[in-house]
Amino acid sequence: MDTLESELCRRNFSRPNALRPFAAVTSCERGQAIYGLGDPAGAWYCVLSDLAKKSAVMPNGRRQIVAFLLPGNFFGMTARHSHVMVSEVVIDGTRIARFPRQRLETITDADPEVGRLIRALAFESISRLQASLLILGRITAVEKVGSFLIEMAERLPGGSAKAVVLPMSRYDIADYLAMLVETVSRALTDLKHSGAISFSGRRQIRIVDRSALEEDSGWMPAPP
Amino acid sequence: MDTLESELCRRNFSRPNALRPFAAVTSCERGQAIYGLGDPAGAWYCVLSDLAKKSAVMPNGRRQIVAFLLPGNFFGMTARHSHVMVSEVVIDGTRIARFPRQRLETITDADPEVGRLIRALAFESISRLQASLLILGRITAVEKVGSFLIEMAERLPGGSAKAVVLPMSRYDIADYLAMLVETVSRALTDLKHSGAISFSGRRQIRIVDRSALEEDSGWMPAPP
DNA sequence: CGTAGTCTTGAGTATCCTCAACGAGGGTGG
DNA sequence: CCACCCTCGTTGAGGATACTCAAGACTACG
Repeated sequence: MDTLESELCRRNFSRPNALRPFAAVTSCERGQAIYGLGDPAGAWYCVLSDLAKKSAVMPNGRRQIVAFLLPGNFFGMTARHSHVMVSEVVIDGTRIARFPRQRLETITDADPEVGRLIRALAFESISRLQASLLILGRITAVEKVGSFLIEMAERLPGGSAKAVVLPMSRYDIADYLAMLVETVSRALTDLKHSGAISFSGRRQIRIVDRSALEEDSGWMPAPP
Repeated sequence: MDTLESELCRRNFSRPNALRPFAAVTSCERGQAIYGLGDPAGAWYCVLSDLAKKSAVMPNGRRQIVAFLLPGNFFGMTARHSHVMVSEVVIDGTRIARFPRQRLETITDADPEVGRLIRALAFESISRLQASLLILGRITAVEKVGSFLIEMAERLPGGSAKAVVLPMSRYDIADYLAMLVETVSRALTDLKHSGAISFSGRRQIRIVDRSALEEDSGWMPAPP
């Protein structure tokens, strides 16, 4: 599914007539906020490299990550006037493209092609959120972490490769899966011991036995 | 947030020039499938009355409900050619409007107003999915069920009223919240005993102490 | 009135969260 | 260059929570 989005991203940025001229590209440092709670929703964004995350902060103080944003992913689109979520950069040097909403709306009204593009981007966003829901809907810790690894293997550049380099910390994974860091860690070592994966470094994971991993994860409706 | 969508729905169906002429309205019986796994994604839909649900069936056999679809909610929009999810009607007599995708796309290209509408609908869909993610991200059973009740109180017609008539079974709630029926039931009685809610029937719930309920739910970023 | 589906409650077990400690890696500053 | 600090990551022991299995009440419907 990301392949489509990546393609769209490539298309936009390779064609002279598309969204390219409206993009303001910034290189951001780790932890930098792209937009914060209550900020006016005046622009859309696209991750060009590395990683960003969108999260909600509960009154508890607990932080729930709603989406990991990879290269080619668009975000910040909303019907509201102000943001309810927070988006921040996870990796130093992550490049973000910013599209002023007004101008984009204007263009869209004039060019049906761009309209189709925007709709496709929104639908992709929906797909990703639904996938996240299915992952969070898993019961056990191993199932959650396992399906998370599979999702990342699919989404990360070099799609479905056996080697996965996780760009985020265990803490971020925990905030995404709604569990504790300790539980994430334990689930990963469980998966290692069961022979489904192996480590080549703390964040570099090799999927040794994909079908075993899918088995452990109670895997989901097939992506065609 | 649903208010917007409802308004859009009302707008569409009250104005002669909008999507109305393309809608084929059907009255469905409980359990009837609107579309199934692998069906070609050839149309968009809108719930006009009562309730439908969109769910994924895991290889386990376990069923995960991704969204409850209330009057005014659009669904079936996807970038794919075929559906990965299943949508079915929950209540006898639920009325569903069906919009052929092709025609809608054609109209959209011609009329920017309709394009804006479609985008707004997609964004609403994104909002609802994000809200679902935040609910599933809760830790304890009482938190999940509590925030579910609040969401329903907001979304159900008669918005934010103290009396909530749940249109779905405990089983459906369990499939939505990714927990067991027994646990849902226990959480509800816990909330009753704590004085946050009271029952006027198995499915009719009165929110006695809203702030207590929000407290129990570890409530979320405020809807403006 | 009987049956099927829904809903609740109980007892026991597995799982995950809480609290705590420790090791590894990456900067910084002496 | 090494000591130090900080974040990250892992592991352990104990307790709270939700799942498993089981049974019983309530409702709706034929």
